[in-house]
Order: sequence, then structure tokens, then C-alpha cells
Amino acid sequence: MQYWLFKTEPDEYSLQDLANAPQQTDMWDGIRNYQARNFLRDKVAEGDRVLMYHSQCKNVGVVGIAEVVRAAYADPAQFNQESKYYDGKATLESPRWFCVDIRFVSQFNQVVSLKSIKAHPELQQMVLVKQGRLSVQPVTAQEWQLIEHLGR
DNA sequence: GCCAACGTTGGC
DNA sequence: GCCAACGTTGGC
Repeated sequence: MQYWLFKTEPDEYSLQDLANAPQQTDMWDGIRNYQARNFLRDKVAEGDRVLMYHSQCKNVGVVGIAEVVRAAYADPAQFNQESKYYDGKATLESPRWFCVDIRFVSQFNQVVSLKSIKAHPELQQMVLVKQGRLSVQPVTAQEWQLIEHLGR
């Protein structure tokens, strides 16, 4: 079992949206970055746990936890010409982009802000701190435990 | 809305 | 395969 951090813009899709979804489960799609895609396709597994991170908003940081309930499959949006995630170079035989399904687990009592993460000596090695722009990234068990503790 | 950091594209 | 130009992410 591995730990991850997924970023989302709450104006587009928030943790609350996931909590409100049927069975509190939804497709995590629209990932269009190769490094993030490779993690999704090759590493993210059913049962893995995910820190849900809100970017581009007032209170930037980790807001809660989700769980992976289905491992990678072809992101249907890449085949949909109506979608902003359409990719004409993707084919059914060789899809280019992947998505997973996640289920809501919990919402933190308080947001673990990016500021507090950056201020914490034990969290300096987080991908979030070192490489700002990756939307799917691995988290260590130590980082996970500390952030979960800070959010409670 | 600005802008730094980083990713992608495309000419050569 | 290099690298300049351009596009996107994301904090502030």
C-alpha cells in the first residue's frame, strides 16, 4: 500500500464534491502531464491512500483523505471531442492518458496549509515542496502520518 | 492578475 | 538532439 498526494482546484473539483458524489466515489481524470500520468498508470494501486490537496484557492493545502478503489484505466475524456481533455493522438488501442477511481475517506478538521508544510522541518523533502507543479505525487509513510496528525 | 518555474513543441 | 519560443501551473 502506497501513499499519494493529488492536487485539485476546488473551483473545478473539491474534496466536498467527492464527498457528495454517488457512493462518495468518482473518477480522477483529466491528468495531462506525463510524469503524473506515469505514476497513475504504473504505481497507483487499489487500496492506496491519497492526501487531497486544494490549489489555486484562498486556503491552499491538504484538506483530507481519499482512497483508490480502482487502479488505472484509459481516461475516457481523451476520446471525447467535446471535452477539453480530448487528445486526437490517443487511440482506443493505445490510450495516452489514464485515470483512477477514488472514494472519499475523511475531511480534516483543519487544512494543513502549504505554508505550514513548508515551515515544517520534517516535510522539506516532500515533492510538493521541492517540485511545485506535479499533480500526482508520492508521499512517504512518515510524511503521511505527520500531515494526518496536523489535520486532525 | 502577475510572474517564476517548469513542461512541451517544433525548427533546424 | 538542441534549444528557443511558447504554454501551463500554481503561489502570492
